Amino acid sequence: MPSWLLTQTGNHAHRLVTDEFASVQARGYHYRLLATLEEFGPASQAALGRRTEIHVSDMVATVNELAGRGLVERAPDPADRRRNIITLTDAGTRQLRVLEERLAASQEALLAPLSAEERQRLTALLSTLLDHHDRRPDAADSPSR
Amino acid sequence: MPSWLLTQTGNHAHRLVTDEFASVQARGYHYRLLATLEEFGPASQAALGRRTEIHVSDMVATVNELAGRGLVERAPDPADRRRNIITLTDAGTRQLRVLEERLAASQEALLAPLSAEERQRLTALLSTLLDHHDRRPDAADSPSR
DNA sequence: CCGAATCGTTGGGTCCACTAACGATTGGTG
DNA sequence: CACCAATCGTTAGTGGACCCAACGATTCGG
Repeated sequence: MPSWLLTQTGNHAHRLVTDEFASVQARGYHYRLLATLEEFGPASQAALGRRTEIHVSDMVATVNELAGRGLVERAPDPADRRRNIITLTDAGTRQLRVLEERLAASQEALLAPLSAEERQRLTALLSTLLDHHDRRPDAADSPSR
Repeated sequence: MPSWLLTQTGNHAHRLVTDEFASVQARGYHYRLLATLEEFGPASQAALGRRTEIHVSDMVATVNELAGRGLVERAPDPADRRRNIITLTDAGTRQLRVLEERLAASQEALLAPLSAEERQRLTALLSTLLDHHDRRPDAADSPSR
């Protein structure tokens, strides 16, 4: 029963990652947000929500937490006063490096029993699945715009 | 980043399964418990907790829910009055059949983009991972007993 | 100009995993 | 036998990740 296997291994993966992150008082959302900020640069919360797939209402809390620790800065956008522009600080960048280390560590722990080749195959298969399910939400012919 | 892929696909899998189960007012724990009862027969809650890896405190709620709907029976063990013996009822067996159907359906949805061969490979890889991580909790040389 | 859309925010709710504490019962050891 | 340790079931509460509905403020398009 593959979906059982998937949810279970997904669970293990999740636990490993979560534990590693917890050891530096972080959680998944923090990493996702910091990483996205570094990759794409400052952006509004809504834009970040779309890119990270973090729900906009959770984004509020996440930004609160990170801003409270000085890892990001939240500033109103002068060009559009509805928006807050979130910027990665230097401390945020340093924290991101730490989280990346942790992530790599849990990766290693997770995939320990697999050869390099097997890891690649697994990654490829999972990518296929993800691609498929990420595309699905869009219907083909919506007359929007 | 494989652990990202795993948690994400695990997520999709989880959502698909959860939604299917929800359509018959069930959730993962219900299926796990019912399936385990059918496979191993009646058992105490603690024993079921060990087999299903459902935390003993969640087991209480799960059994409450299932017993409330007549899908299992909870009876005190005459041989050990600390224990409750949980038994699968006929209605429980029927419900299990329904859940199995739902599970198969979400399975199909999940693995749609994969060929039969690929599915097998994925299953094999995930099994390897699960095996490894299920074994780990035990140390090798504990001098107990 | 006015209605529609977007943005941030608040406050909820679900599922799954887990922790801490407790009374009741049982078993083993001194 | 008495007593302590372990087990069983239960209650109550935590936390992460995901998601929904509604609101005021602002901006945009016709």
